[in-house]
Amino acid sequence: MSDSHPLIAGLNDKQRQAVSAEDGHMLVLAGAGSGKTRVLVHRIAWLIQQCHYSPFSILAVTFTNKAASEMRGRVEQLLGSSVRNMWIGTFHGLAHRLLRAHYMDVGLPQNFQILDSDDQQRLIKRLIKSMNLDDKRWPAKQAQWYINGKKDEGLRAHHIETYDPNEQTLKSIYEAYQESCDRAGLVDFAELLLRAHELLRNNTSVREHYQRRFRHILVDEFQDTNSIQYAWIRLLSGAQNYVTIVGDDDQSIYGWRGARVENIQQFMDDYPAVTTIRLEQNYRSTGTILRAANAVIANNAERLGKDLWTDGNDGEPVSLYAAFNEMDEARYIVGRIEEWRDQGNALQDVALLYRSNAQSRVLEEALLHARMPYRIYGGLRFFERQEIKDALAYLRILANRDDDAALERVINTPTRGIGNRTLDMVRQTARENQQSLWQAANAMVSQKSLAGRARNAVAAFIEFVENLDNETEEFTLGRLSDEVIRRSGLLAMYEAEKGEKAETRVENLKELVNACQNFNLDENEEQMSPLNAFLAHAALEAGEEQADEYQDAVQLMTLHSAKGLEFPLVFMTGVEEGVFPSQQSMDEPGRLEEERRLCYVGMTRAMQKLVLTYAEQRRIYGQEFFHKVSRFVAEIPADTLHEVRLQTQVQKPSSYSRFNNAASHEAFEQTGYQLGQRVRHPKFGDGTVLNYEGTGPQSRIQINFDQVGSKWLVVSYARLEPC
DNA sequence: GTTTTGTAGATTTTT
DNA sequence: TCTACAAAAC
Repeated sequence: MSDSHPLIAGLNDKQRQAVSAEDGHMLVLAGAGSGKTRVLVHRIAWLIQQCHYSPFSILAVTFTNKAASEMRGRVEQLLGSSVRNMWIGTFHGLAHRLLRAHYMDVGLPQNFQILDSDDQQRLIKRLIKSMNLDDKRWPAKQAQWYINGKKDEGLRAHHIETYDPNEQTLKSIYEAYQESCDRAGLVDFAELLLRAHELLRNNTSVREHYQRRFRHILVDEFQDTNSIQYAWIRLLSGAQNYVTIVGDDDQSIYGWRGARVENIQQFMDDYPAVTTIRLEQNYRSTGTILRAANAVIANNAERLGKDLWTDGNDGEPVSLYAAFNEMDEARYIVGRIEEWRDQGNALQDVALLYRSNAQSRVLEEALLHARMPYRIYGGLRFFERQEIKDALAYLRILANRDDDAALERVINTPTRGIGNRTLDMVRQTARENQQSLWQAANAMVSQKSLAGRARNAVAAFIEFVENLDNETEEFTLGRLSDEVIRRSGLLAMYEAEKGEKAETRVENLKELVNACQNFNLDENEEQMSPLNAFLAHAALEAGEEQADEYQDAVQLMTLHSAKGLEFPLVFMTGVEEGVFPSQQSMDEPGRLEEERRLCYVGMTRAMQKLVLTYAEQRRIYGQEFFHKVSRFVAEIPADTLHEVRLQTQVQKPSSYSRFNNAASHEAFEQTGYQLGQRVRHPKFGDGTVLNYEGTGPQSRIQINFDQVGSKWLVVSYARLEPC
């Protein structure tokens, strides 16, 4: 094969090896910023163009819809032709496709609907109540976690054998939940995977069909696969096809939700003659940033081993700022961003990363104060909004009357006199007769087992749904949704509400009609009804968050959501023991290593400049904490780190000081100490001045010692010296 | 049916 | 400290 082929020109040796490899199983260990997506895309194009595989015979799996659509787009761009018949999508999307195609084989109704995690939680909550369990002792969240965890491991309720009474209860909730879903024709996210797995496992002809079809299977972000996803890939790969997995064990940050890094090792054990290729040349960050990040991740014990390098510049050292408190931290960051902007740089090139969402607030306040536009990732997405879910619930009932989750949601929204008492009676009847709520309600109306007023209300609802269905039979999706939000009274209900929030809700409902109008069926969805396809789309691709993407704004997000992105200037905030690494992960070595990988992910987001910040004092949930600087900072080589100590006097926030007037401040200064100053104590060692109380020789001073934590000392007794 | 009051609980997230 | 959600009062 010639090196001059356009598909491998401009690639480095390793990338070229991966792209042009002979048929076989392959593991690509792709470090951060090593051109992983590029390799994947070129590999697919190579297989099609050079090896003459039909797009039809290729399966590419990703974790997010965004990654999937980007990959398809880039492959098409490279080939200059459409690859519509190539299967490329998320695990869930592909599983869904299998289930739609083989719904009879897996015992699902043709119009089955997808339950998102919000729907799932509501359903579980209701079930717990109906089982007469104490919902304080059995929180729906916990049960949901349990059920999904089991499904991710490939376990049905009947597979679980337990003598732990606690788990027995959870198991019984699992059973009841599954029964309820099956009756209503509902499939949750984990169920998509589990059922598709069972389909392939139990049905030889279906399995062999797909094994014959997919000659090449490529899986992205393999370190994030869980047990069922791995088992899935195993089933799809037979004697005549080849699996390529791409991933980075150092970027595995989703172990807490069932991802198994071990799957990479497992892959090497399970598949014969795996070619391993390491992509270690980094095209993103400066040499200094890479050196710092490499040093941090080197502290993890279980690694496949990889060292990033670059032939680019060293760049500036990593900055470390020790803030006085979280407000000071935010102020410092805003100051640095102003500097950056004044040098003619764009705000959208700046990312503020934090460990937990709660940390964003102080940062937001500071940005707001400085009139600096910002954008937060990780909010509610379009199809997750309350008003949208209400409207979708009506559509779901039109598609499938037995969808209990949808019925519960809207039977009394807007209010139509079907209160909790009535609903409870319907629920009970449904349970007793093993029916759906809709069936039970119908039966109760005709048998007159409901009292007058309630019966009228329920009958009116049933009639409303049936009429709506009859009269909209021929409607397009757009007209149907418009009709639904009007005739259901949803639109009027939100229009009657006051406030900005209600206004956006009305707008969102109209936007939904818009989305319905513009919705086009994919080729593979042609056998589905447009309504079912749209509902599946809404559940599987919750849509973009609402934000003005075009405005030049600072980007705020958690470290987790930063994965896969890159920014010229990155701030990692709250780099403190107890915050990052988080308190909960500190006593378990495995979880601590995951935090370290998260740190590695954060650092490797930075292209030119990386700034770490921490606060000596931080208020969390109304409590003051004196955290030490994160252990990860100590793992960064000193020569790559530049420590910015407090140079100027910080304006002390009034809420922290009992004597915050200028005079007392001045008096304090005369003691010879400054807030934020570093001092040395003969017994306690080094620390930072945090606060003071009183004036004169009896004044006390608060110091956060590196070794022993925060202490109040009387200035005249404490033998402090500056250091 | 709506407003008020009380209380638990508060990493990380995609599908 | 704040928020969300559920029970209690109106």
